[in-house]
Amino acid sequence: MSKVETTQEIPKIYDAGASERKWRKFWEEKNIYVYEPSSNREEIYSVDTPPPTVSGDLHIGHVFSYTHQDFIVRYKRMRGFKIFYPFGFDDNGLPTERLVERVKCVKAMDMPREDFWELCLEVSKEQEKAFKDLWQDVGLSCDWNEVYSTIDERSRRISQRSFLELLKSGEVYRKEAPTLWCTECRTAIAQAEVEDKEEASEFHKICFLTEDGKKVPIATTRPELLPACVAVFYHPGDERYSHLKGKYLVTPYFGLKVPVLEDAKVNPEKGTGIVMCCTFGDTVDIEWWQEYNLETRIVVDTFGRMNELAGEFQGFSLRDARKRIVNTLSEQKLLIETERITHTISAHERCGTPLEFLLNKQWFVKVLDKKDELVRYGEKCRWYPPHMFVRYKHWVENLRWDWCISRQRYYGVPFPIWYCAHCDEVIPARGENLPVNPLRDSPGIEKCPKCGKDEFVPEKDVFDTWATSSLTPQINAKWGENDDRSNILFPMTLRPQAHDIIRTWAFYTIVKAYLHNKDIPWYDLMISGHALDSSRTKISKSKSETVKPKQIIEQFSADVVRHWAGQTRLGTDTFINLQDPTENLASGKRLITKIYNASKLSHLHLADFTPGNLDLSQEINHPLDRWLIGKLVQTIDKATKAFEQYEFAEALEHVEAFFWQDFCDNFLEIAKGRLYGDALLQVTENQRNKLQTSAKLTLFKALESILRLFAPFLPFITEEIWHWYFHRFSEKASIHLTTWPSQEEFNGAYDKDSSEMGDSIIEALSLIRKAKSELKVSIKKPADRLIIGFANESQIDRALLNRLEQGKIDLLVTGNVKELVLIEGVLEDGVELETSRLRARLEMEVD
RNA sequence: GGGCGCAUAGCUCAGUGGUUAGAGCGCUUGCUUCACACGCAAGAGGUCACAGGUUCAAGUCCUGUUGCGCCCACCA
Repeated sequence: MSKVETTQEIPKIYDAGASERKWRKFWEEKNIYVYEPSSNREEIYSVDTPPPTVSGDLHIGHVFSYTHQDFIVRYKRMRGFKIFYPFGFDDNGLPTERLVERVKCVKAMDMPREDFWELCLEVSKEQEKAFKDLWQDVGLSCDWNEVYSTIDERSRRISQRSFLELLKSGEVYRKEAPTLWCTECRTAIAQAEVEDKEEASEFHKICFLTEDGKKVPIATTRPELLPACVAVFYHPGDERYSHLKGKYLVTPYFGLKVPVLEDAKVNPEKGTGIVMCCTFGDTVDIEWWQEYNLETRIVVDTFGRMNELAGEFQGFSLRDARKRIVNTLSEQKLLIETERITHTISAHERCGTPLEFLLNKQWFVKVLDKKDELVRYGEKCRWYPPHMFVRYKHWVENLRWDWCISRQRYYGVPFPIWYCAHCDEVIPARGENLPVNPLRDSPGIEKCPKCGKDEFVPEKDVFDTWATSSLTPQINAKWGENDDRSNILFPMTLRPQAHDIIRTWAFYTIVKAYLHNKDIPWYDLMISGHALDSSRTKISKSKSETVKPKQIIEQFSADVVRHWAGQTRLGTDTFINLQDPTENLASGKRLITKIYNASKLSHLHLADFTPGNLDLSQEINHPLDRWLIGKLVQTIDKATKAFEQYEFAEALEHVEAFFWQDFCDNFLEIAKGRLYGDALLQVTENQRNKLQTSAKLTLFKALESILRLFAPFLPFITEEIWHWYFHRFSEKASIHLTTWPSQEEFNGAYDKDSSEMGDSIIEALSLIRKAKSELKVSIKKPADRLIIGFANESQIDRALLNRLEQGKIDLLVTGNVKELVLIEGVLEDGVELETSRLRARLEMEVD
C-alpha cells in the first residue's frame, strides 16, 4: 500500500466558526457579490428583497425565508446571471415608533415631532447594523452597496412622487372615514396594534318605540352609544319584524327617529334579533353606514368623553355615561333586563383601552374600480407554488374598501401636500422639491390657485408604511430618476416573500406597478412558508427572545442553519424546537462533517494531481468512474430542473443523496483500491497509471462538482474546501463565481454499459456486505471465496455475470475477498437482497 | 363563518394514476487505528385520517366527513 504525501495539512476537525468568519470577511472585502450593471436585460436577475421591519424582533423564521432567497440567488449567479440583490429595511411607521418609545422611554405624542424623528433615525440605525451583521453571518449574498430604507431620502422622494402622480391622475381621493382610535393614547392606531381582550360586560335589553308607541326591545352592550344610533336592522325575512319594514323607530330617552332596515348580517338568534346601528360601535356599523348612506352622529370626543350630542351626558367618560344612561332608562321603565356576559372586544395592545371609531379625513387609493385588472396583472406573474395566486385572487375579488394610505402618526413619509386654509384646496409639492416635509417646508407658491388667499395648512398625516414599501421595485430601480437603470431593473425578476403578506405587500406592489407603470412589478413570486415553534404556532416574540438566531448560528454554524431551511419545500411551514434545536439541526451538522471528511480524503489523493487539459472522455475510462459520472450528470439534471421551479429543497435532496450514497458510500470505497493501489498490484506500470489517473480525474471532477452543487446551500464550507485546492485551476476568486455544473462538461465521460456495470458491482458488493454483516464480522476481515449465482432459474443472466467478471478486481479488493466464483445457474443457499436477482455465499473462517 | 393548505413509519417529511409506498431522525443487531462512530453495514417498523366514487389500475383524481395550521371576517 502506498502512502500519499499531502502538500497541506488539513485540520482533523472542521472549525466552522473560524471558517465562516474568514469567508464572510473575504466576500465583503473582495466585493464578491457586487452588482455589475448590464445594458442587456436578459443578463440580469434582480430580486425585490423584502425589507424586514426594524422593530427588534428578527427571529429564526426570518432566517428561514431569507435563506430561501439566497439559495435561488446563488444558483442564478452560478448560472451566469448578473445579480441585482439589494437589501432594505422597513424602518418607519408604527413598529419603529413603538421600538423607539420602548428603547428610549419616551412618548411620541409628548415631544416635538422633529426630536422624535431624530430618535427614530438613531435607534433604527443601530438596529440596522445588528440586522446587517446577522444577515452577513447567515451568508446572504446581497450587495451591501445597494441598501435602502423605507424612510431614506430616495424612498421618501419616490413615495411622495408616487402620491403626486396618483393625485394628478385622480387615483387618490380624500374622504372622511372611521379610524381606530385610542382614547387613552389619543392617537389613531393601526389594525396591527389591535388585540382581542376578554371583558366582563352587560347585555341590556332596552325599549325602542314604534311611531305609534309600541315597544320594540333591542339588546346592546353599549347603551352609551344610544345618541349615536342612526338606524336599526333585522334579518331579511324575519317575520317578527317584517311589519316594521320601511318604517321608523324612536330611540328611547333621546327620541331620535331612525329607519328600520333589513340586512343579512343580522343574526336573528342573537339578542332580540333586531340591532341598533351607531356611528360607530363596530365594523359592521361602519359597513352599514357606508352601504346605506346613513347619517353620521359621533358622540365621543378624542378623550373618550361624551360630546354635545349626548345632551345631559356630555362631558362624562364612556364608562360613566353608560352607567348613567342605564339608570335613566331603568327609571323610565325603558330597560327590560340586564344580562351579565363576557365578550371579546378590540383593545389597544399597548394600554388595553377599548378602541373607538372616530371620523377623520383620510386619503384613499382607488382599487375597487380595478379589481378585474388587478387579478389579471397578478395572474401575469408566475407564482411559486402556484396555489398562492389563488389566495391573491380571492383577496382581490373580495375587497370591500379602497386602500387607505393615511395614518395619523408621527414617524413616516409625510404627505407632500398643504391645504388652503380658506377653501381647503389641495396644494401639491413641486416635483423638483421632493422629498418635502410640509410641517417644515413651505408649498413654494404665493397664493391659492383656487381662491387666491395666501394661508396654507400642512398635512400632518404620514403615509401608511405599505404606501412606501409597495414601491420597492421602483425604489430599487430608481424610478423617475435614472431611466437607464429603471429600464433594466423594472420589472424585477423575483419577489420573494412569505405567504402571510400576500394580501398586503404583494397586492399593494401590484397595485402601484399597475397604476404607475401599467406593468407587473416582477415576473416571478416565490412564496415561503413560516417557521413554527414546536407548539406548532407561529413563532412569537416572547419565544424568539429565548433563543436568538445569532446564538443558534454560533452554536451550529450558518451552513447548518441554512441546511435546515433548505430542507423545507417552498411554501410549506416547518417546525423548529427552540428549546433544543439540535433535533432539527443534527442532520445538517452531520452533512457538513461528512463533506469535510470526504474532501479531506479526496485531498489526500489529489494534492499532487493536476488535471491539466485531460480529455475526460478518454481519461475517465474505468467503468466505475464512468458509472459515477453518469450518476453525477443525472443529479445535475434533476437539481437544475428543481431549481428552475424554485424547488430548492428538491434540488438539495438530489445533491445530498448523490454525495452521500453514490460518491461516499460506493464510489470512494471502491475507488480506494485504485487510489491506494491495492487494486493495482497485478497490473503493468502503464495500466497502473491509466487506472489511477482515471480514478483521480473522476475524483477531481466529482468532488469539484459536488462542491458547486452544494455551494448555493452551504456557501461557507464549499468555499473553504474549494480554496484548499480547486481554486488553483480556476480564474475565479470564489467558488460562488464559478458556473453551475452542466451535463456538457461531462460529454463522453459516461455511458450506459458502464452504468450497468457499476450497478452490478455495487449489487454484488451489497451481497458481500450483507453476508459479512450476518456473520457479524467487519467488512475488512478477509474472506476466502465468494460464490455468486442466481436466486432462481428464470433469473439467470449471463450478461450480469460478465459484468461481474470484468469488475472482479474492484469487487474483491473492496469486499476483502480472495477469490470469486461465478455460477451461471441457481445457487442453492446463501444471502439475498430484496432488490437483486443474485444469491451469494461467502466462505471464510469465523472466530 | 369564508379562503388556502395539510393529514403517509414512533418523530419530521418526500412521493409524476402503473412492480413489493420512500428518506432523514429515532429504534434493533453487528462492525472501529489506514477520510468520517457526527461513521459503515444489515434489520424491524405502514389499514397512506375516515367514508363513498371514477378507473384495467388510486397514497395520487372526484365527492363528502373528521382533525390540524395559516390568513381574513365576526364580537350587537
